Amino acid sequence: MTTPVDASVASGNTAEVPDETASAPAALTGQGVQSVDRALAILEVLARRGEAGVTEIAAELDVHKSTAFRLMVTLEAHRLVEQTVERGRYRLGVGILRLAGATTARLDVVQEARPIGRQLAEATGETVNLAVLSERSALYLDQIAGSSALQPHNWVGQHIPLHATSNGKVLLAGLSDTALEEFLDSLTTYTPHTITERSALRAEVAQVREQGYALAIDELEIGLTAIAAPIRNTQGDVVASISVSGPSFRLTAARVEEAIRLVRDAAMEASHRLGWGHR
Amino acid sequence: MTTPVDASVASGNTAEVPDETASAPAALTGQGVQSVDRALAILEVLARRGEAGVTEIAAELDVHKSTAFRLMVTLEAHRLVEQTVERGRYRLGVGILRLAGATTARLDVVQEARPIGRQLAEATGETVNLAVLSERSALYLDQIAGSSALQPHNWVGQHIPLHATSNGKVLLAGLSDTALEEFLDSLTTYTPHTITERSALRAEVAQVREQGYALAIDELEIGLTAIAAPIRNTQGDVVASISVSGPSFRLTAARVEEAIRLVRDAAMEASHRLGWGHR
DNA sequence: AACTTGATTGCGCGATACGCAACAACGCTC
DNA sequence: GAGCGTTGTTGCGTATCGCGCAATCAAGTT
Repeated sequence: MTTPVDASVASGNTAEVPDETASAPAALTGQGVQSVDRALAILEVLARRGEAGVTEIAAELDVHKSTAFRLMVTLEAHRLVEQTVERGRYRLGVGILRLAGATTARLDVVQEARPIGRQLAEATGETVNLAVLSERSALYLDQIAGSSALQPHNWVGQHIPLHATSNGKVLLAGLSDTALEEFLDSLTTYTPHTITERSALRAEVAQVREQGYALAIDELEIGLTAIAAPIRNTQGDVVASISVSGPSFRLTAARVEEAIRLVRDAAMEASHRLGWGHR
Repeated sequence: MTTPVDASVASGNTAEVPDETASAPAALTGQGVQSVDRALAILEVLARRGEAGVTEIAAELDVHKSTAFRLMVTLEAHRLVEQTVERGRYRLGVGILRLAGATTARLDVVQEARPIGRQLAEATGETVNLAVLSERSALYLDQIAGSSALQPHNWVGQHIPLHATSNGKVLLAGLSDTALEEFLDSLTTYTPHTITERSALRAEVAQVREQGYALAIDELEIGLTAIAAPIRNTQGDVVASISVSGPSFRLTAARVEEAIRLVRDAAMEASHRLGWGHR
């Protein structure tokens, strides 16, 4: 009775989990090893509440106090939780941070973004690029060619002006206002559509922040259209930008609309893999 | 190459912290709920190795493959681990990062210091770190990347030696003399500039107390310069240390002078927000 | 001091997690 | 390509181990 168990254990599909935990009352997965599942649920409860007592947690997980307590002791032995005072409430401990250090050590924007970029390239049929801010321009780190025969030239390793590309505008939008000002010098004109007025660029950046993506049509090169969205790290900082680009004649208004959705989803997914997305 | 950061600290934290789990075959605590204890041991193994297979882990914990596997499945359901490919090896997952975010969120030091750190990073253009004393080393809680492009090595969650870093020396300076003595063991040499003599370190700590900031040039890593200052709470205790660090070639004598002023101001501001200095 | 709330701890039962062994995908070598 | 070794994955039966119960201790609160 205490356990709404299921005999079927461990089906290999981690496919779903649409909104994960959400604000649902219990955080139990009900999958795998029961006690471990409960222990991990405790961590999630603590993450949500910040601090909680044994009784409180027992109620949330719908288990007996003593059960919750023993799980707590085990978690505490590994320093994943700690109690505020002897015989007091519990909260997350420094052990978590140690684990997190090991996790971030392997987190690399390129590594995480590549498979996502591949899917994006497949879905749109256009070329996907990944860029970061470097010095005073956009540095292209990776590129996945689209399916079309018309191959773009390889931007990887190139420094590209920030004000004339979708990626650049996304990266600018991730800066603070004061930092942004430093980048508003020397707005070179590339085409008649290039944004060269500082005030116009400020407005454009504001709009990018607002809508969460950037568009660049014929701004760097006539006939080149690009859509970009920001990739964020744990702290919410914009660490990179991912874009879809192709010839303007192929990227019609309707296809651009679709691309916007796909690019934003891809960027969101990449951000999640880098740990972004608590609330 | 923005940060000629070191790899030795990144990979192996077995440098010091002699006891605790040690290099013993098993990382098991042997306390509390068995299955949970084992599951958490798995996390620690993964943190140490970065990546491991089921069989490998089973051997390390001295349990059967199937046992290890089921624990894995449970951990995976909570996104604390993930596998590289379908039917592949395992590594730590993003769930850890989410928990870590919640861990630091409850520490008001981080809450108060982050906006200040952000300004500091902007003013200096270098990377800002926030550290506290944990165990017998400096635990890095937060990091704000400088304006230079590539994200420097992420120290968050890492334990860093106290005697070879500016943050560490600030934290040591915050200890009482008696408490300080306990930390003067095993002064590992990292570079020719590392302070390894106990008497020299005592003198250095005294100087840090005197001048209210610490400097570390090439002491942990050749080419790495850092400046740190103490953050105090209401009672005047040193609760954390905030630092600016960057490549030595960029941090010239003049810029270090300026950084010292900025770091001290930032630390002072953070201290005030934590209630220090209310007469 | 009685009362309330909440963290800890023996105890005994039975659900549950474990080890075993077989299975299924690989990646080798020959 | 067949054979073989390795490694992740899954049914099954049993004994272990975790759980719920209830008692106990330690603080506040009235």
